[in-house]
Amino acid sequence: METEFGVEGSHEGKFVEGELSSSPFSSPKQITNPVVYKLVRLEGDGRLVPATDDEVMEVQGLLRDDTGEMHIVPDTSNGILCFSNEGSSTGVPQLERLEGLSRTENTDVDPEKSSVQLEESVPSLAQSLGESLMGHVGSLGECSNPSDKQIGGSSSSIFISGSKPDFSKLQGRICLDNLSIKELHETFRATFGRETTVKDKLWLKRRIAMGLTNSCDVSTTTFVIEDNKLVKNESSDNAGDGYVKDSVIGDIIGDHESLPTGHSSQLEDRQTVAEKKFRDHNSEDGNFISDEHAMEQRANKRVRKPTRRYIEELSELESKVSSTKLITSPKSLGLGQVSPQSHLRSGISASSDGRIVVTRVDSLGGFGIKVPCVYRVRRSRPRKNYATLLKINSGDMDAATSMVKKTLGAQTFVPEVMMARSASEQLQPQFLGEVDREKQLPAVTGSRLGHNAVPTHLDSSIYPDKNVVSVPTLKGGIRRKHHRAWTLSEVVKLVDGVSRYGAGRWSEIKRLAFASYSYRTSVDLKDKWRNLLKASFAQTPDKVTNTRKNAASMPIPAPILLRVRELAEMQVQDPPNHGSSKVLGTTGNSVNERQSGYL
DNA sequence: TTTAGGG
DNA sequence: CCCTAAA
Repeated sequence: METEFGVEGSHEGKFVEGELSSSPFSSPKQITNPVVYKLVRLEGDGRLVPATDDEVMEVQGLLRDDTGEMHIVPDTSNGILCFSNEGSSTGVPQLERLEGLSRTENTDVDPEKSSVQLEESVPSLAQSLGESLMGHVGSLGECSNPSDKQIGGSSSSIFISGSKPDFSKLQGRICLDNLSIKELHETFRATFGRETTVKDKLWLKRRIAMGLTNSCDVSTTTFVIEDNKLVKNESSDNAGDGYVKDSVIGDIIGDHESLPTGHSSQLEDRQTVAEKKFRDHNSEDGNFISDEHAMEQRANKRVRKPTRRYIEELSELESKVSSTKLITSPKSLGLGQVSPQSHLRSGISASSDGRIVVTRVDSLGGFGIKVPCVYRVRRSRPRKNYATLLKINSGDMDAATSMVKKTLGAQTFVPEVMMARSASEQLQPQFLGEVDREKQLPAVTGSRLGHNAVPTHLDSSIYPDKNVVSVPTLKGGIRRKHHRAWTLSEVVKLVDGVSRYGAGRWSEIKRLAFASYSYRTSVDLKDKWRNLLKASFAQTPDKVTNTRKNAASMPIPAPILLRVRELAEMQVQDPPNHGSSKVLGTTGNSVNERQSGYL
């Protein structure tokens, strides 16, 4: 049985979801006092039961805090976790770790491994539940109403609900109909562990009834609850047939949004899922009045997600900034809003589908926003019309910069779950870059680099991280030039790949020999090979004539070029016989002679 | 999607 | 390196 965790924060009886869930919609607030959580597990049948000691301990372990800013003290006697973050500079607890928590121990150890484990271990049911959970808790997923999702089955979930309910309010038979608003409020608090300011009696009663019965199916008109069951006087609820017990949990956790303009106090009015679900399915009765309506209005107002592109760009910028080399590019300095300081922290966690997601918290526009980021990965080919998107941008503004600026300006960011590929693949180039950089020189013999009239910084392409430049196009558009100088080892790999798989099998070579170089496409390989060919044939005929035109751009050792030429001749003579086999004749011998002779 | 070739 | 036919 798998377990998913959710968190609902309560601070002194009030919601503090802004801090606790790291919602992108919430402005960061300082937590100065310890926050107490109660862990509860959601049973498959919808009951909430206190977490066991082991579960508490487990959650504590999962919430381990790297920064030392949070102190998590378990009270194993009754499923309580106490958080305190004294000294935290951000006020945003590291609850991001809750994303994708499962019983996998090494959530943050080996990304690939745990990815697999998660993939395997999360059953579909728990997964769909987890999606809504993590979507809210982690502020990563869609905030859409998962009303079409179902829960049930056997998956159990652990929640941290910040309730210290006065259960005495809930003893015995409860007749909600007889209660005053105030009493209803108390009962509400006892039931949900939080306060409400909603004054609509019917609303309160329904919500409480739902809470106490763990069911959405409370569309009765009288509310008498006994033994966690609704005593129905009139079962007028065929309306209940329309909806299953939907993902109450997921929404309980975090179906909230504090819009940038929102007042934090309003957050208290946020409905729990059950509430919302209920309302959604009963809106026709028109019993929900202004208060609720207003809330719904707010809830419906959503901000747009940042595009993948945005996230990638941001990540690239950040990787520049945070790289140890600290190449102080004027471009990155021009970023303004995305200053290095805005980077608060980052971490790797698992998304609902078991993939590893790198997240970090950025204070964009003054809000604590967790932005999933992918370090220099491009999952597919570059967007073709990317240039047109940046048309507006001024001449010397870096494409990424302008993108970020525009995005920020429009306040259009909502995180989007990002899947990263194997982390090793992403990181490797950087490490390899370190190794290769020693001999790194522009290796493009026939390169026409200079003719673009892009000033010096283009020539500094020796530094791979600075190679993202935009080049004005003839038509006035902006073309992105992703120049990454070929290193010697890359060239060798390429030559090797060609000799092994044959020229033309670029995808094969890319896949097999260049698996770790995510930034070299098969087309790149082909182009490079073409250049190598040109170079080799230009050079070999007479060795001395080739008094290097420019030493900087001709780093390819002669032996390699020779080998290129041989390979080229080989390919020409015995290409993988397409149709009828041709007379091979003497070619084989000559090849062997050359091979032995030159190498 | 991949290859090949032009720009 | 980009773009685009063509396969």
